Amino acid sequence: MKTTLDSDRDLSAQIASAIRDAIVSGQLIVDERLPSEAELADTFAVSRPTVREALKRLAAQSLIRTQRGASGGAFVNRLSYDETVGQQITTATLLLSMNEVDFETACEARFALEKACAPASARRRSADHLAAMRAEIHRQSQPGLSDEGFCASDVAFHRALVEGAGNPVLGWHLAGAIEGMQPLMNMITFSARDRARIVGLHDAIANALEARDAQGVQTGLDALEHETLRLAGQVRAARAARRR
Amino acid sequence: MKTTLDSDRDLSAQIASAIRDAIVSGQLIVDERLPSEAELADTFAVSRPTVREALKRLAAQSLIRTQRGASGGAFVNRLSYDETVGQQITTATLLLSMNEVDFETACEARFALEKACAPASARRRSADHLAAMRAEIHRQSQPGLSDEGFCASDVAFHRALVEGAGNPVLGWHLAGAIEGMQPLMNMITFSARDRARIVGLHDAIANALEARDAQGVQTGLDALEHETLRLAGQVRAARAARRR
DNA sequence: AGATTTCATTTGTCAGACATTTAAAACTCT
DNA sequence: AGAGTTTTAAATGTCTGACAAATGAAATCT
Repeated sequence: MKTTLDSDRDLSAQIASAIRDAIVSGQLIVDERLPSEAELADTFAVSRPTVREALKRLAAQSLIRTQRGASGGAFVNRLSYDETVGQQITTATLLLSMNEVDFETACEARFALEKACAPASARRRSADHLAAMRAEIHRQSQPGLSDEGFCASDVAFHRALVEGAGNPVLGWHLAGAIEGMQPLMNMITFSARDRARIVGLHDAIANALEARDAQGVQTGLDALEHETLRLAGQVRAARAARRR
Repeated sequence: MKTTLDSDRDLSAQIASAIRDAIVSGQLIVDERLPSEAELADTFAVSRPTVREALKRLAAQSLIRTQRGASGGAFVNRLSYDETVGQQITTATLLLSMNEVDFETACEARFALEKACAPASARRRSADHLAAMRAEIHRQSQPGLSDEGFCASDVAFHRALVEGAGNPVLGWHLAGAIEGMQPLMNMITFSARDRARIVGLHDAIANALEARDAQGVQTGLDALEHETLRLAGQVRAARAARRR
């Protein structure tokens, strides 16, 4: 873990890097206790506040957790999917919103990744996953549902599809792809006819999944991608017209 | 950005959350300057070190950057793909290594996602991407190459395939999936015959990509996945035999 | 006017102190 | 001796105050 400090870069950043490397390379294993802040300050020859800033950087990435009191300290954290998926979504969301990614690019990525789940989900989806999807379809058919509610249900539907693949790694990657798109999706206002069309496609996908028909699921997702792009195009056209 | 502080959770964590929410929700826009540390300490009624710890948490996620000097301060950072892909890889790597994900699960996810890139890559790959892949194939054929070198070249090959899709969002998601697998791949020792087989499959994939044959690329990736699983099975069998 | 110096602002770092939490050790009473 | 209580020590969380270093802007000088 020891490295020479450059003194030109931020000390806390360098110390965080050194400890992070030790964790990634396996020199520090899960649940192992790091030296106390005072000891770290000694070994790196810096003050305790500087060490603390470094530790907070690591805590922000969920790499460590801290515990107060005797026999407390900083411990290497076992990264969990649930813990990291939030950061994943935050990052994905900001990447899309800050970099002016055109809707087509984001949409292509999102559906391409989701289609990648189709074969595994068709093979392994349980009755529960199917029921969850049917429930969301039912919610989406309610006339009084708000646009945000419709989008949230849409996300839940697709999350259920992905969960059906029974692969936590796949689920983790997809969470960012699907939820990160939500702000972009929220810019769309869905007419009753649009909603009916989408619900119909969701139904077709659920049916294909029930029949364990991977190809059918992918076809449904293709149609859904096409429909989404069409709606986005309408929004853009309306906006251009208003500007004129 | 103002919120009531609970005083039971870490103050710096709460302050970081408040600022993070302000960024995600768009109240703070890219390149906007945050109040100085002293001002933040005032508004949140905490000391400057506490504010600094909060800011370091945000810096660890690349949400802000800081600059010293007059008219310096903390600025909302425009998240770039290059900046965040490193964190993405670190997280993905640790998730796999810390959670004892079985090789099959990780492998399935990785190849499923990569297959998702095949259609776009077949359509849009440039001559440069193809040349990069050919170059890596050539490197992989060198007899003197070390196992790590072989793995690194393998990663570069697949990265080129993904980049060929010309979709930065897709590329960002795939980077974690592919590079995160590297530690698991490094546990495999490749015999000369194994390498020849893999290089042959790489060649087939490159040929399919040259012919813009998406189905051929997917078939090649399927075969590569099968081959990878076979090699991993050998390693596991050898390990079980040694333990006996 | 242009170059130089000074200055104010802001982050980076340090030292020392106190508060709070927590588990283990010491102690007391039955 | 054993169970419950109190004390204590170690660790993080927070605060105060200070100085160093960087940096842009204002003031000054040629």
